[in-house]
Amino acid sequence: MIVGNARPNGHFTPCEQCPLRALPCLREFTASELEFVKQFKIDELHVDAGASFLHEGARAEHLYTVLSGWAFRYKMLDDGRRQILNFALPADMVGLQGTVMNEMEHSVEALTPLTLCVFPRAKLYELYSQFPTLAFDITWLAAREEQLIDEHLVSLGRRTAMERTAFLLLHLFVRAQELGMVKDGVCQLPFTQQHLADALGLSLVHTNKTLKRLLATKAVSWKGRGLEVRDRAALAAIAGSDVSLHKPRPFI
Amino acid sequence: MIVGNARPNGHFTPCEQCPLRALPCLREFTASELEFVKQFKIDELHVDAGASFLHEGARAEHLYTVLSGWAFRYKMLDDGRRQILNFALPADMVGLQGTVMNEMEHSVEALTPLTLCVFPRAKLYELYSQFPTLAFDITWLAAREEQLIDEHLVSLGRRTAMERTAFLLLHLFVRAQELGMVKDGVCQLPFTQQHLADALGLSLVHTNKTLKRLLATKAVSWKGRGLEVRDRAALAAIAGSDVSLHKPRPFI
DNA sequence: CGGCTAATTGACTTTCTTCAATCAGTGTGG
DNA sequence: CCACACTGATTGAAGAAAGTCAATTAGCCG
Repeated sequence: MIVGNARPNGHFTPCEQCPLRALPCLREFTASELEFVKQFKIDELHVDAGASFLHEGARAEHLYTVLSGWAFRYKMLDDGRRQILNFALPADMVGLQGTVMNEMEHSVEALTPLTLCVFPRAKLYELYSQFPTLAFDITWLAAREEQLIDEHLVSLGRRTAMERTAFLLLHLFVRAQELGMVKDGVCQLPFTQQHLADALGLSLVHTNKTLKRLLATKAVSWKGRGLEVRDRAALAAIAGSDVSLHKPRPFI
Repeated sequence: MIVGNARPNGHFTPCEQCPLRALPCLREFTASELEFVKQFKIDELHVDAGASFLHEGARAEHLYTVLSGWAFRYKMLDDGRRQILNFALPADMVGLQGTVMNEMEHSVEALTPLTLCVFPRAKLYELYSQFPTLAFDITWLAAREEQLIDEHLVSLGRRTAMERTAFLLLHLFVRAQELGMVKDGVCQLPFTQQHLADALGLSLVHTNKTLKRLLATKAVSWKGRGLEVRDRAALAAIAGSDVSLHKPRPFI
C-alpha cells in the first residue's frame, strides 16, 4: 500500500475566491454561510497521486471536500482483492462516514495530485446548530452519493460486462462534463485499466477485452488517457440506460 | 408489478410509547426532541406484503421510518432485471433520497405487512433549523446506510457466490439480532430464494445451488423461513470476513 | 385432489478468471 | 543514442464460475 505524502498548506485560497463556486451545478451561498464556511475551512491538504489519505479502520478527525483532482473510495479484502466504490471529483465531499460514525470503513486514494479543503469534525456541531441549510446540504451530498452507489450496485449485480463498462465510462464523462473538465469533447481519465477493472468488479484481462469490444463500436474512444464520447446515444444504448443528472444543491 | 394496498391510519401509537425506543441500539431522546418528533410524525402507514409503496421516478412527499416488518429497496432495468439494493428493518429510515433530492431513484417494496411512521417533507426544514441533533441523526442514518451498501458492493464486485451468500445471511442475522428479532437462535427471513438471488446479483438457479452447498457446511441452517446461525465463526470464515456492527446513534 | 408457488436438479452454453506470454511506451544510465 | 528496466496494455488458451433451459419435486391451500 502506498501511503505517500499529504502536506498541509497553512495559507490557502479563501472561500470567497473558491473556483468551484462559479460552477453552475452548485448553489450560491448566502453571505453568512460564506462567512461561516470561511472559518470552518481550517486548511488545505495536498496529496500526491497514488497516495491514500484516509484509511479503513482509522478515526477521522476531519471532513474534506475535493478542490481539485481525482480520487477514489475503495475497500480491500484480506487477500488483496480490491473494490473501488466510487470516484471523487472536485466539489465532492470525502470522509463524512469517518466524521459521523467513529471509524472509516473504507479508504480513499488520490488518482492525481489532489487538493482538499479541510474541515474540523469538532466544528461540525456548530455547523448543524447554526446553519441548518448547510447541514441540509451535507445530507443532500450523502443522499446523492448513495444514489451513485446504488446505480453502481445495479451495474455489478445485474449488468453485463459490456453494459457496465459503457455505463461507467458514460457516468464519468458526464460528471467530468458537469465540472467543466471536458475540453474539446475529451476528458482526461487519470487511471489505468486496473482501476477500471477494480471499479467494474471484473478481472483485468476481461476488462481489457470488454473495453476493446466497446471501443470497436466507435461510440466512445479512449486513447492515451483521453476519453471521448463520440455518440452518447449509442453509448447509452449499449449501457442499457443513460446516466441521470442531479439538480444542483451544493456544499462548497 | 404489484402495487397493492397502502392504508393511512389516522390514529396511531404516540412516539412516547414507541416500542423501538427501548432498543439498546438506539439513543435516548431528550424531552424536547421527543416533543418535536411526536408532532413531526403525522401518520402511520400500513403496507401489505408484496406491495411497493415508493416508486422510482416518483416525487416523494414524505419521509418514513420502519416501525415493524421487513422491506427492501430495489432498482429495475428496462428488461426486467432487478437488483435489490438493501433490506430495511425496524428503525431504518426510508425515502430520504426522495425527500432530499426531488425524485426517488429506486423503489421500495414490503416483504411482510409493514408499518411505517410518516413524516412530512414540509417540516423537514423545521427539524433542521430547530433540532440540529435530530438533523445530525438523519445524516448519521444516511452515512450508515451508505456503509451497508459499500459492503454489499464489495460482495457483488469481489466476493465469490459462496462468500457473498454467507456474508448476506450473516449480515441479515446480525441485524435482526440487534433488533431482538431472533428467537431461540432463529430469525424468520420473510423472503424467497428469488429475493436472495436479486440481492446477491446471481441467477435463481445458481443461488439455489450455492445455498445448498452453504447449508451443507452446517454453519447455518435455513428451513422453511427460519434462519439459524449455528457457527458464526465458521460462517464468517466462509464469508471471508465478519460483519461489523455500528455504534448506536438513532432517529426514532 | 387439483392448482399454484417455491425449491431442486441435470444438461448445456456462455461469461469470466487465471495463467502465461508478448508487446508498447517511458524513463534512466552509460 | 541505445540497452535495460519497469509499468501498463494485449493476447491466446484452458479451466472455473455462473447463466439458461427444461423438467421435476415439495409444500401449501381451498
